[in-house]
Amino acid sequence: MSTTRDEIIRLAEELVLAKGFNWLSYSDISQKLGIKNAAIHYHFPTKEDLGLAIIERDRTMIAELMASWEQQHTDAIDIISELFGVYSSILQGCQVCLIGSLGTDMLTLPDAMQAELKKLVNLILIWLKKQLEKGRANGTAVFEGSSTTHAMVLLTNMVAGIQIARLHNNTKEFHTLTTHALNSLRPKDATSFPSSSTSKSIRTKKL
Amino acid sequence: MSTTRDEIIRLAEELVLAKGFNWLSYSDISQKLGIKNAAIHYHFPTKEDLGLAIIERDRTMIAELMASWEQQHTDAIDIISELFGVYSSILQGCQVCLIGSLGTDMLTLPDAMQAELKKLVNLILIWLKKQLEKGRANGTAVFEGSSTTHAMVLLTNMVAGIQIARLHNNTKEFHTLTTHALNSLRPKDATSFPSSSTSKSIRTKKL
DNA sequence: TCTATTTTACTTTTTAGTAAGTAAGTTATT
DNA sequence: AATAACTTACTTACTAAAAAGTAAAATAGA
Repeated sequence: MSTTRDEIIRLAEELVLAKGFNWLSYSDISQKLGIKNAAIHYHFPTKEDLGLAIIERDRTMIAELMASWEQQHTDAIDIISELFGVYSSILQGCQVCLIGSLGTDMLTLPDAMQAELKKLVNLILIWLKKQLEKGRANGTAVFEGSSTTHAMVLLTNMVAGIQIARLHNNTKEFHTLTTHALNSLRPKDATSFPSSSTSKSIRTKKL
Repeated sequence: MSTTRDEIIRLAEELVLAKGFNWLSYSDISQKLGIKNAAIHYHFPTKEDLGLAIIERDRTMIAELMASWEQQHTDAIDIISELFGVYSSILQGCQVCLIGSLGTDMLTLPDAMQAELKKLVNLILIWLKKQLEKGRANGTAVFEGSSTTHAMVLLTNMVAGIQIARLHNNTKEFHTLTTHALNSLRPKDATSFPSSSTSKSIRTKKL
């Protein structure tokens, strides 16, 4: 139906990822979209409404991607690598992820937005945990400690990795970090459990 | 000398860590300090001046702490653990670290602030790298890959770990994460490879 | 026509920043 | 020692711009 509504959310998210929710203004959006300020208020009476829509959109999109990745891959590293790829392309656009962006401003956000953000974080954490456990079960991932903790490790690598790499204006830094994270998950011996897919050798680009 | 100036920086940093630089306002500070808005402008003509003072203060304090830790410890894990402790106490105050806070808003910051922030990040990264290398040399730390990459791993654990743990209002989550990070650095008892993944030596309860 | 969508024109609040003034203290000159 | 000149550390009282939000009128599509 209303393409304006979708355009508003899309652009608003873009701006939030680039500059943060508190910097985002209705004027920013309306100018770039060639509409009036009040048109945004028609679709999203308050900024909170807009914020909620952004998080929900993000969650929906990520959930869809995750589901499709699970169908395409059996190797845990391949699956997790897809998520890293999403983060990598966000970084290409000189943005950070929604979790990092809103996480910083958390205390200034309305309760409903905080709750939505938690849901997004948990979606990713639980999904990562699941992939790690599946990988451990089918021999495509090796790690020490609990899957919950390791999921946190991977998430923090992404969330802060993207922030620091953007600061350094160095996408390679992020790539090195995620490659390292994946490599430490990789089963070391060639004599490990036979899996459906032959895992690639350790591809250490450059350190 | 001027205690007002120091109080302004101190409180401003507190507010930045809690709510972000763009949310911070002169009124916030002046009200809480019982002074007038213009008094802050006297010490810091522009918000950029204030922002720079905050980062510089942070960098000075961290650098001093780091130097003292290096004198107190020889074990790499003990030294790095001290830095984790600083982050842990920031989390106790329901704050995030300056890197995460300003990192998110990076594109909205004046160039000089971006440059100062980079210096802060590099100070920590280089220090971590140094401790890792010393640890590897004196046998108190074991890790795969380059020290540069591993320093990034530790930093991202801290920066995003504090953000996510605050979101979950769960300091234990941060503690578990950092404990895991330290444990994976710990040299395994000389008896080479344990064949089962259920070997002891992973302590997840207390530092 | 009826309804969804958008604009015009506005309000209120808050923002960073400024100009002018002042009281108290410091320094320099005699 | 006395006083004039100057500095420090503020306050009072403002400005201009931008923020989110609103009410009502106009427009467009079914």
